[in-house]
Amino acid sequence: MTCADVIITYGTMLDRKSSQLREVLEMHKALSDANRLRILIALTGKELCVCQITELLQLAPSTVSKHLSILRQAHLIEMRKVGRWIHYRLSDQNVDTTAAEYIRLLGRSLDRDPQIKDDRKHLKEILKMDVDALCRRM
Amino acid sequence: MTCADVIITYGTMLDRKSSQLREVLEMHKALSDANRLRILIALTGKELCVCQITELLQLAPSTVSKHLSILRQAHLIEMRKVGRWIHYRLSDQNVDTTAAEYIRLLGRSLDRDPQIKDDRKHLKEILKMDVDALCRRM
DNA sequence: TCCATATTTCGTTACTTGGCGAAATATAGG
DNA sequence: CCTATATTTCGCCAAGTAACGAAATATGGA
Repeated sequence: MTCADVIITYGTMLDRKSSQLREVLEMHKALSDANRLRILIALTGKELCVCQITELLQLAPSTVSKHLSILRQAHLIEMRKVGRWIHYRLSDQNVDTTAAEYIRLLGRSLDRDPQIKDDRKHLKEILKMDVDALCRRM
Repeated sequence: MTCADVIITYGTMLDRKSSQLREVLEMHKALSDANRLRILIALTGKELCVCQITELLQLAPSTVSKHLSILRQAHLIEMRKVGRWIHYRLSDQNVDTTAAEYIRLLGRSLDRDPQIKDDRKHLKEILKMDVDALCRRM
């Protein structure tokens, strides 16, 4: 029961996208893929550009792009242009912390999952690398 | 923001089935189908037997059975034999209220969804009917 | 014991989804 | 205004999923 004390306001998360079964399902579906969860957990507390995420997941850029668009459609992440790159981050990281908080909780509770552990390590390396060089390799 | 004040402990829900990405995904997938959400919402605060659920959803018994087994596998519902019927209910309705609480919240936030509204009305009628007669028609 | 019946399992079919590579799009910077 | 390049869109294939009906599997009660 390591997280039993963690209490989050899931209400707002539901409110924003609720009153329509379709939208709730869209959110749940977005959370139902391993690679999309990996993306969300990687985005906890930081922004990443598409090529950094692509390097982390080791998938084709087109596949990563599709996943990002599904997460965007579900209002779980937001995008922002920075120079020649597009940065993604958890939705409303500052203002409305619900979705971001849920993901953070998820990440913590998956701390011992081998895949997630690997990702954390890999991500540290990626953040040390030059973004320019990283993108050029795609 | 009708539900903004509703705060739920999602942490325990994660704890019980966490530390494995696979199990978290299983839970999210179980929550990603409209008919399964309809079942969960119908079960809020009460037990129902399979034939009552089948009547509510208007699907083949075999299909309903499959949905129930997916929800069971995700630890979202529990079953219990009552006479010649099998009753289903939200997991840990009394003890650990997390999953049940999330579903309750979900139901409230979907209150105005036409499908969910219809279901509530239909369920009221079903509960008035004789279970024996209802099952015999399947 | 055996029958009636409530529920599940199995096999099939139609549809959805995740993956890739190729082509298209957009745009920062020379 | 080009060109290089970051990202997305498109078309395809393989794998997964929801639906059904038919058959199998309990099991309560006569």
